[in-house]
Amino acid sequence: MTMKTCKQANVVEQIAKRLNIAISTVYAILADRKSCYASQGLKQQVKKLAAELGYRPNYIAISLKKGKTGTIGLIVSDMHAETTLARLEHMTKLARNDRYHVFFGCSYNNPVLEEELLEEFFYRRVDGIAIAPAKKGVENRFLRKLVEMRFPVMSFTRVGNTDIDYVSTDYFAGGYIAGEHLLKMGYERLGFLGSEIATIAVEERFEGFKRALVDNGCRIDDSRTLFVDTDASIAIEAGSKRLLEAGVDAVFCTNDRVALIFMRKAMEMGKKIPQELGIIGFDDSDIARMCLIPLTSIRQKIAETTGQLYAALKKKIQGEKISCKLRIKPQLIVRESTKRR
Amino acid sequence: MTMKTCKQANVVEQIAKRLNIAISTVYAILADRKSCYASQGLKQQVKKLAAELGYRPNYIAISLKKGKTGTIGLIVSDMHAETTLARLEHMTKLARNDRYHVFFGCSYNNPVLEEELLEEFFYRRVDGIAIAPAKKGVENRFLRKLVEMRFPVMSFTRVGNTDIDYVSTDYFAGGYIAGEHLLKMGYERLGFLGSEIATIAVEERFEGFKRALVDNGCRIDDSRTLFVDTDASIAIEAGSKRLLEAGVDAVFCTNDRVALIFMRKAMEMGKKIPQELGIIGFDDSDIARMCLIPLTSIRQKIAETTGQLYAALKKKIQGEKISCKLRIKPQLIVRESTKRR
DNA sequence: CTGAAAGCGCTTACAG
DNA sequence: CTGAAAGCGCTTACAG
Repeated sequence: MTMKTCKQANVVEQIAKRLNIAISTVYAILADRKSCYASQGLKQQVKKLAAELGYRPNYIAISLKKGKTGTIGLIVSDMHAETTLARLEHMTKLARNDRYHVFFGCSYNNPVLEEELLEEFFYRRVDGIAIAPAKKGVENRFLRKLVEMRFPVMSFTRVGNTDIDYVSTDYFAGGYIAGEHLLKMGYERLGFLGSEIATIAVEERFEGFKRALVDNGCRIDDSRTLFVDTDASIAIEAGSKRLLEAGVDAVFCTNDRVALIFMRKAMEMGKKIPQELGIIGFDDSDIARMCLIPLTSIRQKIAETTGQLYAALKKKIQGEKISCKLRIKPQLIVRESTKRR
Repeated sequence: MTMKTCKQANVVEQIAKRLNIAISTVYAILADRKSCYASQGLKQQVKKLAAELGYRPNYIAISLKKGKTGTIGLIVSDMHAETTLARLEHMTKLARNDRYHVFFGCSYNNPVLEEELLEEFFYRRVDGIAIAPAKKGVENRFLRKLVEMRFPVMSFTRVGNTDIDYVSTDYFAGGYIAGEHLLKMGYERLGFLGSEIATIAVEERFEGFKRALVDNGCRIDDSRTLFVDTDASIAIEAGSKRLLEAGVDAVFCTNDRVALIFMRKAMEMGKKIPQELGIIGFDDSDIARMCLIPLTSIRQKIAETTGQLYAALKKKIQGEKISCKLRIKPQLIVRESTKRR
């Protein structure tokens, strides 16, 4: 095949002219249309020429005609979240299997940016959107609009006051599992250290955690509950100190990074882990395995959630009128940091 | 604005009809064309109606007409490479600033998949492609073709026998810096532990490392050089053992993950780090800071490389006939694992 | 100063 | 059984 320039305009026209047939006949042959009754010879000639000229249908023209772009928008809320890379990877793979491609965007937990991205993707005519919503609080009106107009959208978490479909990790269950585990290990003065308070996923972890305590006849002391409103390590360190001074003997941290900062601070203050202090994280990231004292953590089943989410999104794109609210339980990974017994 | 369905067809036609003017006039007004001399009143009416009907130009139609899609394809070679997330993040941000959006794909170092992705992106009419090439060895014919036809492509590393433009980390310099540092710290029996041999980026690290030794009157013993042909930790562990048995007192590992596996093995075998054994990694990833003994590493300047790469790609897209082969020196980050002195 | 027309590259009925 | 025509939603010359 010869392609001299970036333009490959009129290839079909050229073929039609050379073979002295109509353009639409060329298209019919190239598309292997059943209702095309051209002779085998002609068909072969057309196909040969097309191959020689390096013909490929113009995807944009097809998109315009069909009203489908074969494109999915993926919006994440945080580049450095443990889940981001995995979700991106699985979405890309699954989509590509069905000849979709994915546009990528990150809202950085900024609702304004999130709304802009949503609009941009929508007006670029993506066929569907998968979104990990930004912090709650500010309502995303455009997201709601998309849901109302039944545009194919799926979320990785539920969204407060919107009837959006989702396939989410069951964060409540995650928190519950964490609380239960710490109690089983014999810890008594349990604490909670959270960042990114405004996130539903974090809120649910906390609720599940509290429930586990209540179900086991304990309750969490307010002085042992701390939500840091930022991701800055300094703030998390300061929070860690306050929790330790409040006399916790075990802490559930919203994610592994927070857990590690807490662990460092605790060791600095002379705490023995796991004997005097238990620590459990969330996400089961690389650092959980690699850090000073291997960290007990809660692992989200990203492959499964993303797979289910994609499946539902695909159905919606294909016009099925489904509704899908799914929660998938995460998994406890026990390591050194909580092995008191 | 009211948008009842996903379709918003004929909005312009509706406006034209209601106001009893020509469709092209509506377009002219909506596009604020200078050569449009409609009355202010009419202009306002049109714009008001458009806003009410929630009109947005169809990006696909514009793409088809203009022959530009406002789209960039990003192909990475390894989802778990330390560079991937950062490159994606910077590309997405930079592109969005210029109203581009990015399609994402990963070749998993598979040349066949890489070629497919390249073709898919090309035939989806992306305006340009940024690629982190897969392992060398198999030549990517389509990539070469793109380069030859002057399609806008930029690579994150140079590519063996192709005249492709790139903005790359200077891996040779990285290797050199690593070797020099270990020597300065007083280590003498230096070794090299590599994975992903077939990659240019790894090869260059090794060459730079060797050069540093030669320049300082040493040389590397073959028994202390090991290329593991896989990413499997078992293989890397086995390799680590062999290197240690060969009597190395310092090792340069191709990346931090390899370095950590090596570190674990060394500690298991009773080596004192950094007194008896120095370890230096590459990438300066999170785990380098968080691990048992903080790891000395070489940090790539991803923001800078991606920025320069994007700038060049943009120029190409805009039709400038530039050529751009750039290498950016990485940076030594000294931590505990090499502090012998 | 406006608006009818051609065209971007396809697909899909629909005449002949 | 083929091919001319209309149309997807825009833009860009070019008549009037």
